[in-house]
This record gives sequence, C-alpha cells and structure tokens, in this order.
Amino acid sequence: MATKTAAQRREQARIDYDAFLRSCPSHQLLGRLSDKWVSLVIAALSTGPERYSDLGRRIPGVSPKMLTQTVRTLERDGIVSRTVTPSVPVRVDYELTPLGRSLAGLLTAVKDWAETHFEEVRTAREAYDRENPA
Amino acid sequence: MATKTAAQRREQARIDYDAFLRSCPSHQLLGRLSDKWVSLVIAALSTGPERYSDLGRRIPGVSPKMLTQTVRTLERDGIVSRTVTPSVPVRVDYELTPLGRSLAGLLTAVKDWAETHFEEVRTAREAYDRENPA
DNA sequence: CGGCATCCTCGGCGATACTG
DNA sequence: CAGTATCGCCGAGGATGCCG
Repeated sequence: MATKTAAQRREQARIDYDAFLRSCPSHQLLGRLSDKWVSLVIAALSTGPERYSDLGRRIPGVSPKMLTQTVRTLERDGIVSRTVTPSVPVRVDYELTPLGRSLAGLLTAVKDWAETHFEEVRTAREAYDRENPA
Repeated sequence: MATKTAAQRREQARIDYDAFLRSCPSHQLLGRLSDKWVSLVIAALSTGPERYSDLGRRIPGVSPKMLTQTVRTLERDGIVSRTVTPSVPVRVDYELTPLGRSLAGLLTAVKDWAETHFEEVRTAREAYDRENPA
C-alpha cells in the first residue's frame, strides 16, 4: 500500500521525536528527572552525604540494582559525586555536587508545592470520583 | 528458616513504603509528576488551552491511549479542566486550572534549569565517558 | 473527532547468586 | 560493604478496532 498507516506515521513521529530530543536539551533532562528513583535519591542526599547502604535504607523499596543504576547516571550527569575510601571494608560516599544542590532546590520547591496543595488535589479527586462512579 | 531473607526484608520495606506513601502526600504527588508524559502535557498546556488532537501533535511520540490516560489523571487531580463542545464533530478542549498553572510555573523553573545547565551536564557526561570507556 | 476495550509484546525491574 | 551478572516475570504501553 502506498498510503501510510497510522502506525507508520507515529513511528515517523517517534523518529522525529528522537531527533527533537537530541536537539532539545531541556526535554532530555526533563525525561531523566521523570525517573522514579532520581527524585528520591536527590531528596535523600539533599540533607548531606550518605553511604551506599545508608542510601538504600533511606529509600524504602529500592533494590541494590536500581540504586546503583540511578546513582551511576546521576554521577555521569555531574549531579552527584562518588567518593571511594579504600579501607577494609570499602566505604563509598555519595554527595550532591554544587550542580546537584541547585537542582535539589527546585525539587524541594515542587515537594513544598505538593504539600501545600495536596488538600486541593484530594478534594478534586473526591469530586471527580463522585461524578464518575467507577 | 526463622531468619528473614533479604527479599523478605525488602518486601517488608515495600509494605512500609506503601503505608508511608499513603500517609505522605508529597511523595504521592511527586510520583505522579515522575510520569513521563505528565510534564510534557503540562508544558504543552502552559501556553494556553489546546484541543485533544492538537495536544497529540504538540507532543511527538505520544499514543492516543497515553495521551488520554495522562490527561484523565490530571483532570482527576484538578490540574487540568476538560471542556466538551457538543458540536458535530465533537470538540474537546483542555486547559490548565489555576492549580495547574501554579504547578506549571515550577516545572518551567525546572525546564529553565535544564536549559541553563545543560552544557555542564554535557561536559560532565563526556568527562565521565572518557574515564569509563565502554 | 475524541475516546474506550482488547490483545499482545517487550524491556524495565526485582530476585538471586557471585566477586573484589 | 559495595557492587556486577544473569534470569525471569509482569505490567506499562503500543497496535487495532469499534462507538457516540
């Protein structure tokens, strides 16, 4: 068939989107921040440096794998720094870089927003659920 | 065996985490915002009301399903409003509520941060990749 | 046009076990 | 202690088709 299917058109859109992402820094970083654990790790580090296992304990439900993965990408992006102390046993500390601290400030603002407006959201949800009974 | 395995301990942690989430509004909303499309939809609406299909076009790569899903939860949370004009064909407009607009301001701040600091991030990535080949 | 139900895939993530 | 390697599952999300 000569005419494109909806799927083909959307795939084209995906390609365009990738190109768009490559040329659009902000969306790239925005996407990174949308990761479930990223905000939690940054929040956990915003009060000061933390060891690997302490981090794991402060973020309930995270697996070692995801913790490492998250912390790695954040290190790569220059958001956190990783310090290895070659004692026995080894000790590894993670800490927000200045860059990371500036970002943490913004996330804190979002968190504060969530706290102040949660009541409104809850009310809105209840109203919505009342009007749209399952 | 009487002693708990690591998995059991983490599952317990998950349960604790769920309870924590239920009692901790900010993390609940934070989680919601971590959704990939949420920030994009809010960003797309921050410049003004938009029709359903226009939204879809302004957010490359989104499927109708996800667009609807995202926009629904945002409506439920009182972040966006949905206006149906029962003409033929139907016309549906989405718009940020005042609540949504206050949130959009914060997300814009994050976006601005991303734009200002993207160079630093890029540099950090290159340095990291140079030191950690493959 | 806008939207929902259904099916199906595919990769993210958790569990487990092993190393420096 | 701080990871890495491997496997397997499950559910988010894309494709498709049908309604108001």
